[in-house]
Amino acid sequence: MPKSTLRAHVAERLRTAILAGDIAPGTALVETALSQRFDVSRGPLREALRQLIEEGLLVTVPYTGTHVASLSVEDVREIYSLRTVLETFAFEQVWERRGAGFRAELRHRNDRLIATIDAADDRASILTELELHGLVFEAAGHKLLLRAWQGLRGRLQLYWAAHHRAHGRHGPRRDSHDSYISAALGSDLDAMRREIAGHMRRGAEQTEKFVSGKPQ
Amino acid sequence: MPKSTLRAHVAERLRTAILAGDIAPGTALVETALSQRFDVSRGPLREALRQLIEEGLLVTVPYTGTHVASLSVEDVREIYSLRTVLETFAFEQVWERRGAGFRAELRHRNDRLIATIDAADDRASILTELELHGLVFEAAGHKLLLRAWQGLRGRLQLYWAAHHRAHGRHGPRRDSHDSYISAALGSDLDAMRREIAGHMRRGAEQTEKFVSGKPQ
DNA sequence: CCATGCGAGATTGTCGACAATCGACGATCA
DNA sequence: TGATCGTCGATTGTCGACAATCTCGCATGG
Repeated sequence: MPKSTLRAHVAERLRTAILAGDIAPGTALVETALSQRFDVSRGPLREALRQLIEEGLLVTVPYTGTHVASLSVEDVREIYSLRTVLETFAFEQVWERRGAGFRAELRHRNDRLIATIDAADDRASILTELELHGLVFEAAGHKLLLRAWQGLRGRLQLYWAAHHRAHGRHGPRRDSHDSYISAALGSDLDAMRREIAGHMRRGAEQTEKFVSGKPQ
Repeated sequence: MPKSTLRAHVAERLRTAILAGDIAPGTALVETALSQRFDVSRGPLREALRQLIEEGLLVTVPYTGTHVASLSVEDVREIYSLRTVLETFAFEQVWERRGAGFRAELRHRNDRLIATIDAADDRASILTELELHGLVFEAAGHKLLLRAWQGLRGRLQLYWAAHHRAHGRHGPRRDSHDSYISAALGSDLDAMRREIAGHMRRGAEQTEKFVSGKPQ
């Protein structure tokens, strides 16, 4: 049951394979092999590769080859620092427009995150945590900002997935987003800014430690 | 004299054609026609199209067609608001690391901007102004941030080029960046933040006015 | 007269084959 | 012995042809 277009279908399957760890970071990808694996021609496959390159999951050098992106502490610092800036901006944009729908959806997504944590489904908890943080970007009504978030999201997912595979990720904890939620539901925008900064700093520290612990 | 790869060469030529106004915003693009125009096959052409889509210059809908992006006031607001956030962050990142090289390069790029303005070369003044604002992103040593800037840069250039074609753009003025430069060379980071906010607000107002004046 | 279904043409999506380029191995020479 | 150059295999880049899909105009019926 293919999707609307082959390149989208292939991109999704390849993305899933990378994030699941079926293809480790740093691995070289050969177009002919992939086209056989996914049973498509090299045309759509190449377009799918370009998309994943844009998402930051792959890196390529012309006439030479394509690799799955490698993990580095610089990347972690960049991802989290940019996340801090963008998510803060997103909350500033949405702050005065937070309605009952936004608050309900925020609680709902946090409940889903907690549910996946309780179920010890680390794989799903990555998705639900990304969904939770994604809400404010969707609610901001800012297409460019949402696009920027999606560009970060893939990279973030790559690191979290690797972290999870390495040693069960031992997190996030059940109450990890309680202060985030209450700040987002509250009326003190500056407290929200501080909450985001702290939340990101803790996340960056954890992820950094993991990456530097495994020297490639 | 082709570049390293055909798709890059085609992408550059097509980008230039769009920004020069040879192809107006909203125009439908036909792959076969373009492939003949640039004397390449549809394969590399399609990859070039994907790249310009990523840059925001084109929009596409599967099985239907590709258009040059249309101008809208929402886009202008989004571009400038995100610019404000990103450029502020860039200055925060680079602030303590500003050295003699940075200051000299800043002055140099402003001189080049003034030179193109004095020469009444509106086309080149767009490039030099983008170069000037791009410096802080290059100096920040933050690959993701630089990437985000490049994503904005193309869209910005699209609007400025259209503005320029519509009525000579009548700007920027010779002294338009004097306060920007002096703030960037000074020691008051908060003043720099205010300068950026004001600079962007003025730019957004001007561009918005132009876009809303021309309903598509 | 308007809505609806259908058919022709055009356009995008996909495929398999050929050409250009790169990296590595081994031969040759100082 | 070490370095340098040429050759070979593998891989990416490119091309032209075929299939799937959409749009638009027209006929048809209510």
